[in-house]
Amino acid sequence: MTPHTPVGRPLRPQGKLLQEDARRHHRSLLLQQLFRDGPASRADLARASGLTRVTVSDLVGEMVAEGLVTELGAPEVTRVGKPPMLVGLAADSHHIIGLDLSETDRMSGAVVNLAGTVLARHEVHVDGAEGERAVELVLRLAADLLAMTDRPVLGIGVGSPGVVDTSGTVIDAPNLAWSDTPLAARLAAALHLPVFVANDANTAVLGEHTFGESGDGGLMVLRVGTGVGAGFVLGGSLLHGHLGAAGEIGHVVVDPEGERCACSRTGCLETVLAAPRLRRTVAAPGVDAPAALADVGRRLGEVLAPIVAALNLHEIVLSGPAELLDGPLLDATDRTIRERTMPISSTGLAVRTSKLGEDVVVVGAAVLVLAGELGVS
Amino acid sequence: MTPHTPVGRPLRPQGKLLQEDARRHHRSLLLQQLFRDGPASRADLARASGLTRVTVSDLVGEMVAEGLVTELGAPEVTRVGKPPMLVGLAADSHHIIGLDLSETDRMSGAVVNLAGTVLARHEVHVDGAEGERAVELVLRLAADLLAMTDRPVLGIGVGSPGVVDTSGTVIDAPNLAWSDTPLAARLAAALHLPVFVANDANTAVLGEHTFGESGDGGLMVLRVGTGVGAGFVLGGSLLHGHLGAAGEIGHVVVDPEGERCACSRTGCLETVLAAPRLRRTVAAPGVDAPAALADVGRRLGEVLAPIVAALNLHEIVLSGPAELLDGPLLDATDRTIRERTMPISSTGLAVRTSKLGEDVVVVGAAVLVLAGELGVS
DNA sequence: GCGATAAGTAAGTGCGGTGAACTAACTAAT
DNA sequence: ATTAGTTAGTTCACCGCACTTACTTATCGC
Repeated sequence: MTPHTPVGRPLRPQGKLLQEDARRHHRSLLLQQLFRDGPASRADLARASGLTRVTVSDLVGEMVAEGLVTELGAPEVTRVGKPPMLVGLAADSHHIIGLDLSETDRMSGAVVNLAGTVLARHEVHVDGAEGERAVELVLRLAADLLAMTDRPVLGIGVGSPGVVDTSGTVIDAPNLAWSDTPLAARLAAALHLPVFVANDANTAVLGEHTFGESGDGGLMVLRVGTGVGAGFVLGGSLLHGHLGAAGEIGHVVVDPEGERCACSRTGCLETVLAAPRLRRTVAAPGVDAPAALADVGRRLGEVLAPIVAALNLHEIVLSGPAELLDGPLLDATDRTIRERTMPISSTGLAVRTSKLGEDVVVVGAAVLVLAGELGVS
Repeated sequence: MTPHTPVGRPLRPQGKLLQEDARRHHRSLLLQQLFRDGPASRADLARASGLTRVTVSDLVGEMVAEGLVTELGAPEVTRVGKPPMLVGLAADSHHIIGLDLSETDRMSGAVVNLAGTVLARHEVHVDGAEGERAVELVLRLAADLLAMTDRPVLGIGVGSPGVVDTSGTVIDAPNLAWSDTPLAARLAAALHLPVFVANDANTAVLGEHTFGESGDGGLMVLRVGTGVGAGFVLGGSLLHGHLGAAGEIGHVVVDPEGERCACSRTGCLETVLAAPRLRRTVAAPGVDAPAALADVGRRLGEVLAPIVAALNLHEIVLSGPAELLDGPLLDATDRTIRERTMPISSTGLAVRTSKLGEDVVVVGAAVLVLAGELGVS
């Protein structure tokens, strides 16, 4: 067997590893299998994981006791030997609270089950709340959602605008006037649950990675809304970046002779691609809307081409108003990327719009919890 | 303690974890400590790693027996209590063979010790060798270098041009006429040693990551030679990309009205930035060389800006002919990146040239072995 | 019915860590 | 010189986890 370069695995060891960690890891391994490929017998799980049937039985027993996994009876098809007992993830044994704070006028959230299905929604109006008042609004939204489920709650995931560090502190979010606001800590202290906070584009890419039809290569999700932001899953891990600001491409300059942007720069990507701006563009009298959208798509392609080549991405998913993104814009983006990169970079690439709609962020926030608590995604 | 989003850690569990793995992991943890911060006592190692003194003593004893680590006596400074016995990595207990196949006319290699010091060099001329003959040339180079050390050899690391997959198979390297050439397997079979092969820009970024003065944030190394390529260390891991082609940015179009490129496209980055091309540019009669270099730098900045914003990089290192890269070109690149990205992306960023010179690739190839065999970098 | 085959369980083993208690070697104060 | 206190490193008993071995259970094909 030839040694091979580590993939996804960090180059350096991270910390000490207890037996307890190994057990949790193996639990995750089994859960992941059930999560992705559905019910299986203990023997199936043993074969898939490489663990022995004994160990698998032990772990499964533990998870059945917790209610996370349930026995489902034998499969219809009948073969030689003792018929297996299928076990499967009990999707509604626990619920997750997912919050989406990315919209300007409201904060929305949902109760989500372990299969990523949205079971209930709730929202609060922001009404200009800022700073501490905005934090309290989030607390109330989360508490309201908690009251809407009678199942044990695995945790709370939050997709927040702005730059968020790995401890769940919002470093900077102008719209809500947050800076160095320890949102995860505040929620955890108030609600006594595990809390995970990430940038909304980052939760979106997690949602797409887990519940979209994406493969295992590099994935980029570009969110087009009031602003423009992106999230990346590379080598099986969410990319944070040096200061947690990975994906902040809304203010990359695409046209030095373009419009003045609120950020004081000129011709930022947002000045052509933000949703309100796109709507104005296509509604302008005497404008060939498809051509205008294609023009925006071309500019987007120019920004994405270097990224595609650098990262050798597998998929780019556009998330936002489909009526604007899907069509000439997407086509022009795709075409421009291919025109501007080598076949080796672009042949393995698919560019498409998201099928998850507006739920990507809340569902992705739930994935944050799933990954953090169960090691599943 | 608040849960936090995993960094560098993959979202999903990868495979089963044996106790043996835990022990190797802990060994790496100690080696890493000694590697980075130099000699320490067993008690120091215990404090730094979180392992108990008992475990550390056990592991250190094992490594001392193997010769990897040696006792160095007590430190000069005298404090209360029993004086500690310092232990340190025995840099010359094992050697590593590093190969650099990226130059067009020759293949070069070196014997490197565990501290990354080049102890001996050797090279062979390619003389147009291709395909199988080129493979044999690599075998001979490696064998020659093996004969130059009397220490046990930890492994062989290779920086190859072209696209290399994680198993060390060269998917495509036009210059050497390799396609799907299992280089790592061939070397391993012939020399009975662990072999690691990666793209030369990828080994370069590893070299810079480990032996350059770079921090722990995202690092990009841009190699400017006959061609242009890049490598990335993100979140503590080497980035491979979907098909192993991450970093292949030499043929990103920077100027649709530019020169025709060998790749049949027009205005690729290589048509302005490749070293031979740069030399011609500055030597052209009647040309303002600094201005011309600045112009190239600006174009490079335009390609890098989206990448910087997307990845929130910490450092960009240019590796290649310093007389061309350092100065107007670098300055213009830096300036353009800052003009075209938000402060949040660019303030944490440093753009500089490499101090490791032409050895980056061989030393980086050695890092490939260090990381693979000892879990150290 | 009976052997073959597969699923799942019970008991015992070994490995790799831990904590507690120990020895060794030194400094500092009396 | 004696005593107390501190730090390094080791010995030993124990524990958690996954493994192997050996079994029971349950079905199929004959």
